[in-house]
Amino acid sequence: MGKLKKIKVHIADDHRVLIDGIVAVLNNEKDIDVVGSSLNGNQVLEWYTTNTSDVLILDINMPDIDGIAVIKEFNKRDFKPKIIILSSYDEMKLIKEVVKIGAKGFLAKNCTGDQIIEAIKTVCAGNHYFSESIQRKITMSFSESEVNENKSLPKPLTDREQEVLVLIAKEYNTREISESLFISVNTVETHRKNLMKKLQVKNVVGLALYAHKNNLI
Amino acid sequence: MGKLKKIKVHIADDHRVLIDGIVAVLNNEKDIDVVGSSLNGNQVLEWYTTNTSDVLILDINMPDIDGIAVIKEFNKRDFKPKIIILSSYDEMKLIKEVVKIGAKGFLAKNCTGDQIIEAIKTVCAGNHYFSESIQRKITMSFSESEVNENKSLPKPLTDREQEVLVLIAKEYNTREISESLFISVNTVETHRKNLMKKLQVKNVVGLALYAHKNNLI
DNA sequence: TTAAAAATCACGGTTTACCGTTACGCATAA
DNA sequence: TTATGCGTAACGGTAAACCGTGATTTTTAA
Repeated sequence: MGKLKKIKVHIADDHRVLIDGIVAVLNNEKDIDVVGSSLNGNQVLEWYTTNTSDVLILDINMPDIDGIAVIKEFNKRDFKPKIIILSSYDEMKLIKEVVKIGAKGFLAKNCTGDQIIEAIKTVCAGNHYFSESIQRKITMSFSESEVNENKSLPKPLTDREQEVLVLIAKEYNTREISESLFISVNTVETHRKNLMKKLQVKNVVGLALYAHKNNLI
Repeated sequence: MGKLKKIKVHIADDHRVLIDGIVAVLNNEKDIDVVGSSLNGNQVLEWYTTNTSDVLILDINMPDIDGIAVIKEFNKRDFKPKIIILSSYDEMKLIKEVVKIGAKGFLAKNCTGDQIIEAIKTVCAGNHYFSESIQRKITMSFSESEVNENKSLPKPLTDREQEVLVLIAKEYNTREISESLFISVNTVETHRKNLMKKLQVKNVVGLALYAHKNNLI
């Protein structure tokens, strides 16, 4: 023993029991050492100001700063660990973005303990790691985006549209929105109309759900 | 050793890594034995047709049959283990219902491994177990409901109301809902009205968000 | 069996959402 | 310079949501 340096891992997830669990799983691995953990995004960033690790296992949904924002913040810094995203089912649509901004691995939360270990060793060796189910999703989403460049292309929302969208999702009606933003009712209706067209939804319900799913509220 | 019978535990959660984690945590406990696990509600019910355990750690959100429904099903059967609910933040409003239908414990997913062990031993001894944060929620909701019997008490939704709610959250309008459920438009409007009153929201946006936050869609 | 809860429906009235279309000033990129 | 995108605004019409109230039947639980 003691021949190789152990892989240092930091775990960030707002569910402590999950952290404890992963720690317990990794404790059986001689090559891996859990050197820290965080319950939210701020803790992660703070921890890395005075510490380092080889690998960061990162949850996407966290109370304050979400996983995506954490990665983006790392990208501005000198030091960035190899990042493995730990996600639940419904966040899989984020795979692309997450890979694009620099995550090295992606694990669904329904993975096994062994897969975590494998993922850690893989990314630490400089490779990418994606669980099977994820890999399927990726190839699917790629083929989709090639076939369907125009339809499913999400025209980006303008700043103003986002503001209106958020207020709609806060159960504001048109008049209330117009008063909040100091614009006319007609303008708000135009924005709402354009939002529905861009996001391809039938009514405010669709808008609200979009806002919620995309963490705009 | 070997003086006492070990406590047999079954764990049900759709995130396998969480199961693996809890198993790893519990493996350090000599008095506790994890005898089975399930990734969804159906697996739980099936497992218990041919097996038993002292304690069942049960997630609320599962793909097919949710935790609530699992408990209700147990209530119709001969055998029921002591049930500890494992929930995330936003499901805490379900505490009351869950306790009423017979859960013995309630753990937030941000609890520690030690708390899980404590919870298992407590409910196994015939007592109830609630983590601190949960206990606060309970006392809060009780005091609220005493002061304010009509306003903040979350009256449970009826089956029909849930059906309507789901369709609203799928961007159906009233006519479409009435045709889907083979009832009159007036009835749908009544249900929607009652939903808004019960959930204390201003419009369909609030309903849709409630549905989404509670994984009804 | 009896009371309570749930599901059904009606109706008139008010407000809001939704739709299509047009248009103007402004900034910025081709 | 011209085209494009954005934010703003208007208008007339239709559809749908929202509100209050009351009432009947069916189902469920005490």
